[in-house]
Amino acid sequence: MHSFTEENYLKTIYYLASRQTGEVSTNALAEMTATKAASVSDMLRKLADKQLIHYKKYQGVRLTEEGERVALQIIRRHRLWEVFLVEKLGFGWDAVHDIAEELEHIRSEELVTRLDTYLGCPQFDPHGDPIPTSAGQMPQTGYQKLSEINTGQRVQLMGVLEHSTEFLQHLDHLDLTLSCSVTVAESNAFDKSLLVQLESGRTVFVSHEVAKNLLVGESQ
Amino acid sequence: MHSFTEENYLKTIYYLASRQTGEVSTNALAEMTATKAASVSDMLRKLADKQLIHYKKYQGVRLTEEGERVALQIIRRHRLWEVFLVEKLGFGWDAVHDIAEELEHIRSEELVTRLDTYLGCPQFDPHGDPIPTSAGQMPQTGYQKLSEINTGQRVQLMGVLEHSTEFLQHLDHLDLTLSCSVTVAESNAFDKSLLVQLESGRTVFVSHEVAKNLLVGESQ
DNA sequence: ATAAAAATTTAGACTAGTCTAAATTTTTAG
DNA sequence: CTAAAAATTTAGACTAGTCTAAATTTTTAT
Repeated sequence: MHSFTEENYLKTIYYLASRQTGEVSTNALAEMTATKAASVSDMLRKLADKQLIHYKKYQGVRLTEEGERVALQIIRRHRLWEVFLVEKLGFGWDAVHDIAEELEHIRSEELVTRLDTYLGCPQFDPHGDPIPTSAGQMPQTGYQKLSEINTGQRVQLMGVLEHSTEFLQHLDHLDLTLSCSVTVAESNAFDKSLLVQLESGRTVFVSHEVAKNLLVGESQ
Repeated sequence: MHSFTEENYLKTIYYLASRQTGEVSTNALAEMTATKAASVSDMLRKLADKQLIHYKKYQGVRLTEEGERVALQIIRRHRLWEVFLVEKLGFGWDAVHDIAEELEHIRSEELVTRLDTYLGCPQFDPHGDPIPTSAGQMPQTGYQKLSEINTGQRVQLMGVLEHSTEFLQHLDHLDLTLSCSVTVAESNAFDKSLLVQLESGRTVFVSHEVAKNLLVGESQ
């Protein structure tokens, strides 16, 4: 088996690789894992020895097939536990990340299988992130960022790209909940901020920073 | 907070102290935690520095009030998770110990509170062990060992003192399930084995080794 | 094209928790 | 009561993961 720490590195490499092209850099990993570049270098050598990553010194890293398999397993566990925490225990979607971060490392295949069944084999977690299949596939979603939607278009809020408590509470505050329909009423050319209309008719102001982190799909 | 390892030592000290009088020995701890006496000595010094145990060299240990508080918290979590695994996920009572051993270290007060509520504030875990209260009290049960029951007496199976998969599967095999009523039909003076009658009328042979590990209460 | 800046790796050290082997203390048996 | 046995602690070493500081490689800007 892999250590808690190794699992976290693999998960983080997967995450960073998914939002860019090419190899993941040592510095990016250091920042995400809140460690120093020197520590990351050490760990990359270890992961490469175990054939979990492709690594050439100074050239960044990329997961091997096995590394990706492990990463997706951890992400699957994380997202299933988040569903449990929100759906069954009644936690808010802004309060589950850190707890799931611990639960994802519990070592039991059987536990994951039973949890999945118990939750009704959910496809998405409480933040709209797709849950990797037990076979190790990451379901693809064709969502766009709200920041890329034209004025006048009506879309449905399907996910978020930022999972911090602060961001999610801000969305709660704006009444922007997952699967709600919104229409882009106005777009401000200067700061790219948006005015969006909710189903209730109420309009809310959405900064570009926020809009960049909202994923939307075709309405209904 | 306390480390995973510290929590395990405190839990183990509590466990050993509860089945004996006086201080817990270094060797006993080494055996229970599957480490060596030298490692235990090191850790005891650390726990004593943190005021979690009373420790005089060569004289064994005893939990401080704070140490007992922490131990009971871990035991509470362990037992609540066991209820979850059996009641909600459908695990057998013989398969949950090791998983709960990991889940008990998840750090979130809120999680424990919500889990407890979700499970209906259970008083006992799937093995009949009482669940410590959120206030840190271990409920007392007046159970006796089946090995101490007189011939002819009818009692109800309330708990087990041994939690290994093998032992629990043996009980399943004998049809001895928690809360079933049994009557001690015969007691063998030579090896202290018992013949007990189940509600179905069927009688099963129970060795002294097994009877010592079964807790029973007044019938019905 | 090359020097400065930025990124990365190496070297050496630290902590938590473990180990073996040796030293010390306590217990026990005669 | 004392010598041997048993239990415990100390000493010194190891691993995983981290750190700082220094060295090296790559990138960038002129």
